[in-house]
Amino acid sequence: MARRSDHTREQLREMALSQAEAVIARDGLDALSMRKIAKAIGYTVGTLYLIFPNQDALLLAVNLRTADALHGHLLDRIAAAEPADELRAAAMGYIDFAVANPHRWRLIFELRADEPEQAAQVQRRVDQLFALIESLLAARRPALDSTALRHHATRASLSGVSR
Amino acid sequence: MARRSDHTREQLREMALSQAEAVIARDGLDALSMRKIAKAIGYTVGTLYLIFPNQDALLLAVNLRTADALHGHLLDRIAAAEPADELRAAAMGYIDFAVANPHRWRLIFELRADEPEQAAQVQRRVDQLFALIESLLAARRPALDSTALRHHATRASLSGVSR
DNA sequence: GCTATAAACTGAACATCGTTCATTTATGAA
DNA sequence: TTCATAAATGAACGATGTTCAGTTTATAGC
Repeated sequence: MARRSDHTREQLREMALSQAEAVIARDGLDALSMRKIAKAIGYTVGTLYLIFPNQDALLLAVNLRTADALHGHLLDRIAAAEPADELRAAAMGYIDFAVANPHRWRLIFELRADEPEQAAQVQRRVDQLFALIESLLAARRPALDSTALRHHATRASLSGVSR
Repeated sequence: MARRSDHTREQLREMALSQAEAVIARDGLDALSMRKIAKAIGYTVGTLYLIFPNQDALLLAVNLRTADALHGHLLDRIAAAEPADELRAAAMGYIDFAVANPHRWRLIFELRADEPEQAAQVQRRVDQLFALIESLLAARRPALDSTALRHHATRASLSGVSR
């Protein structure tokens, strides 16, 4: 075994994603390039391809982080709300996250995950978000206790998310 | 004045847009390039730039045609429906147009119109679609006769369109 | 300490892209 | 026929994603 760099693979990955996010957040997706990311983290293009198979995989990773950030944001908003206002707080949190992060938000809809494994990772985030809303709905509307029904109600009211 | 080609500017424009639509419909936006369009219509890249200032302008024109096609599609569906079912027919028409033309449909959300004049052209189509739904709503719910109220109801029920 | 090995990293090369513009070609007018 | 001008070309530019032969470096075994 031989190491050369000051950074592990995982650190490199983190640095690359972090820089990519920064560029996208500031100047949008069109301003991003593999070379720019590489330079920003002090490496060369080739190195990026030791970590990500291609640019789409990197962008997908950015999207997963965005989804996780949204989830965390919603949890914070819900925790800060009165019980009666949790659903509203979640809805508002959803909207103002999108407004506060327009470029990263757009990327979610611009990028399609073709690889099955990637699609599964995306699906996991979507399910997580749905589950969050479902739990709020269940608390407010015990009548919807039938799981299937609640499932449908949630998806109907948030159908925009999956578009 | 001197002419060289077999085609007028307007014909060239029509041919270019038509080929662009075909490529996008078949293989998606990523498969499209200015050179490919040019070759498909029997001209060179340079000629395209005599007609469109840049690729975005061409894609915007494609979007306008897609919007017009959707509008026509909705009119057909509404005309074929019983009066009591017009609203439902419009909703279904909206959905199955998107399903039947996935690539062209996606392009509508992927492309943003920055130039004021382009944005205005887009806005005209959006208004046209809203007006169509509003007319159906007005027929079914005369109680919403107050223009402002109907306006809001329409936009609320179709808010996904403008996203 | 020395050397062989394998991982880490580089960066030139390739094909393709959008865009520009000097040059060439065809045509209507004189 | 000649000339002016519109129409059309296509080479050139800079930038992109991606590849991979080659170089550098840390370590394991001696």
